[in-house]
Amino acid sequence: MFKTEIADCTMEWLRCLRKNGYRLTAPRKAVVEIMASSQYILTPTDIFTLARERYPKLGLVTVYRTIEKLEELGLLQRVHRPSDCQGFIAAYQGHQHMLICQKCGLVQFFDGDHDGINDLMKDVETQTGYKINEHWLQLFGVCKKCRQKNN
Amino acid sequence: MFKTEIADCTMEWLRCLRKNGYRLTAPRKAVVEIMASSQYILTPTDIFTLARERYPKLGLVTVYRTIEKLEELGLLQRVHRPSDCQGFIAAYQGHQHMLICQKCGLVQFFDGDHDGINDLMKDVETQTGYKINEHWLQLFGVCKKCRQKNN
DNA sequence: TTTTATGCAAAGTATTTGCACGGGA
DNA sequence: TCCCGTGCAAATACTTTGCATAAAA
Repeated sequence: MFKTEIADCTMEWLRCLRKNGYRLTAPRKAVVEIMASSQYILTPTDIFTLARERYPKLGLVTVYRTIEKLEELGLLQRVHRPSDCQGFIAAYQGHQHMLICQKCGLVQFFDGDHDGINDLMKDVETQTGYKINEHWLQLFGVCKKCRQKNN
Repeated sequence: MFKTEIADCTMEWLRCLRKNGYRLTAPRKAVVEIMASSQYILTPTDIFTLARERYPKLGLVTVYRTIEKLEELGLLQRVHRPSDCQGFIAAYQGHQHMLICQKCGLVQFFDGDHDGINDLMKDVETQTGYKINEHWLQLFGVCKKCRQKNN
């Protein structure tokens, strides 16, 4: 049920970009290197700052444009949180949901094809007459490490 | 499990504002009248346009400021959707979740204290070591009316 | 060599803030 | 009357677009 391995998919992402007709440029590589290995939700500005350490000439606009492409290819997904919705994180295969640490921002994925959810959706369909096409489930909490650290 | 009644909470909201030390002004009333009875997700601009029909001198800034207060008082909640997160809708008592029609935007509420969800959260807590504090569950689909109308 | 990608600057959106005036209580 | 609330204008953020240059293939 859980994806705990921290795979660095940089090579895979670069291959995917090339396969889809995109050129492999230094700025793109810098952004991909950051995002393909991060377990944290990053905003375009965060990405810009981090990727600049690898490629100082990088412009913020290129970050936006690269995010757009990676999202199109299903490699990156936008994350919605109560306070902001500009965060991005690597998208995992299949139907995945997130558990987000409210202290450190660490993200853990779990899949949503749990019987409970399916039962709930069936109930809701029957009772409302809606045809349900999509569901969003996101959990917020405090991770193991943060719980041990303080209070 | 479902809240199907379409209660117009205008009076209740106005009472709540006054109880919390806010003045009952014409612009605020116009915004409250729109939001307290809407079953649809509205953006600040939508609210502005609609409330202007009732109070033409209304400024967009006042809409933002009123939304802020209503949100603070727990009367209004922000709704996140794949494409945008600037929508608002009346917040219902207790732990509520939304089922949103992808065609017409009609929103139906249901409560999330379903056994399935609780079981899932317990599983996730055990397996990850996280302490879960909050969950977001939102369903997207097509409502009865829209399904009957076209295709 | 050809064509895509980049970075800068400028233009759009969305939202917030400063401030003098107006209207609720 | 007193003070909060309002609308305007300006400021701030965030994101997208136009365009000449740079670099991938």
